[in-house]
Amino acid sequence: MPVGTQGTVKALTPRDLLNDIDAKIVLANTYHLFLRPGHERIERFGGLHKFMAWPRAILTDSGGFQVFSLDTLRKVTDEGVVFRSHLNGDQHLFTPQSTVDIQLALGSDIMMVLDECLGYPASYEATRESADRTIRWALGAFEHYRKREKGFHCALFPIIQGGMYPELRTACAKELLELDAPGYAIGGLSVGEPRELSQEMVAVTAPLLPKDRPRYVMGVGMPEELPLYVSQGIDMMDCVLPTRNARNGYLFTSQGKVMIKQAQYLDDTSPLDPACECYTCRTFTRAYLRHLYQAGEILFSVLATLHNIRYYLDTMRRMRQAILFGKFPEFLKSCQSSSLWNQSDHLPD
RNA sequence: GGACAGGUGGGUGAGUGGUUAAAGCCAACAGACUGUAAAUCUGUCCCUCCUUGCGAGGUACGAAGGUUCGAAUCCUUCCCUGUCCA
Repeated sequence: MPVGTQGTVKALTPRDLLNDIDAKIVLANTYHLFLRPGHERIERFGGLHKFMAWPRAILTDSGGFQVFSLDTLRKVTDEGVVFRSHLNGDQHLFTPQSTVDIQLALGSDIMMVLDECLGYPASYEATRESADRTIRWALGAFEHYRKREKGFHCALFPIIQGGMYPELRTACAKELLELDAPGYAIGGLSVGEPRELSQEMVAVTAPLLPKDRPRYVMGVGMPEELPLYVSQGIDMMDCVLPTRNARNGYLFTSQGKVMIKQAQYLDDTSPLDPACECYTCRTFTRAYLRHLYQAGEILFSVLATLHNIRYYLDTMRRMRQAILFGKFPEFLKSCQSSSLWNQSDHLPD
């Protein structure tokens, strides 16, 4: 899922997302849209889909990630989270119930329960306490949601927490399974821990979740990690890497990473990724992309984001095809044998 | 010909006697980024050497001399640039 926190996937129009990228769903953020422009205003406009002119699905994150990313601006209590707005300092209380209400107002298709996304490292005790709170919040959110869901066509996903402790993950999952939710998320990853740990936590948690419902790992990952997660039964992922890195000149290609500002691309007349069929790769040279980046041109962000998102979604589509044709094991094997997919740092030049 | 103003590292531009190999910005080069406070942030950016250290030498603020314990900073001469006046 491309991340569109503020009701826009940065640098892309919905038309790009639809036509060139064929994204089926994008992610938006409750905390950010609540603060600006305000969920009630969006509701008056007929919901977020209309407001941002996006006809397909929207998943809204609850603001749980902001508990982590804005940790200096918030206070967690049993009742919920008090945020001091990063925009103007106003205080706002987010509760499991209020975040459901906000997401209903936005017209979200998949809502996320408010959770506490803990940083890394965290002690066992702190993690247990935090996970318990997340469970209580999930129960509260679901109770509220079931009272209100009639008339809405939306799903609410709980989020498994438990930090880097397998037994806490397991316990949390077990509790949340009671909710019989339409889908489950694994949260609290990509918060500073080594990659192997995130992968291990997914490996521990994913098998506990119902196979007939979407399983969603929040906030991952690098392209080479996607097949790994899919192989563990993960159906959904979101990550800012393709969009943010695009704007910062880090492009993902079938030949490895391309840091477009490097001098080696000054006179490079080849396409960014010869194996990619996106508009950027079909149309422009690396030299031109580098020029746009160095010149600080807006078009760079557009073309780079277009490509990176397309690269991620193409990766997912290839896996989907492989699964449909019963060839996923072979696909996985080819990923593992390709040097590209061997963990990070040793990508070819 | 005259009067002012000025010449600083790749570019701009601070610095007007010592903690200045010389601020800041830009450019260049490298890196980071994982449910987005990010079109952001970090590092390097004169040369040589090593025991790689808030290390040791060398060279450097138009040029050449001079004053001083010490000069990018003060003095002299010359060269060059800009503006204005003839």
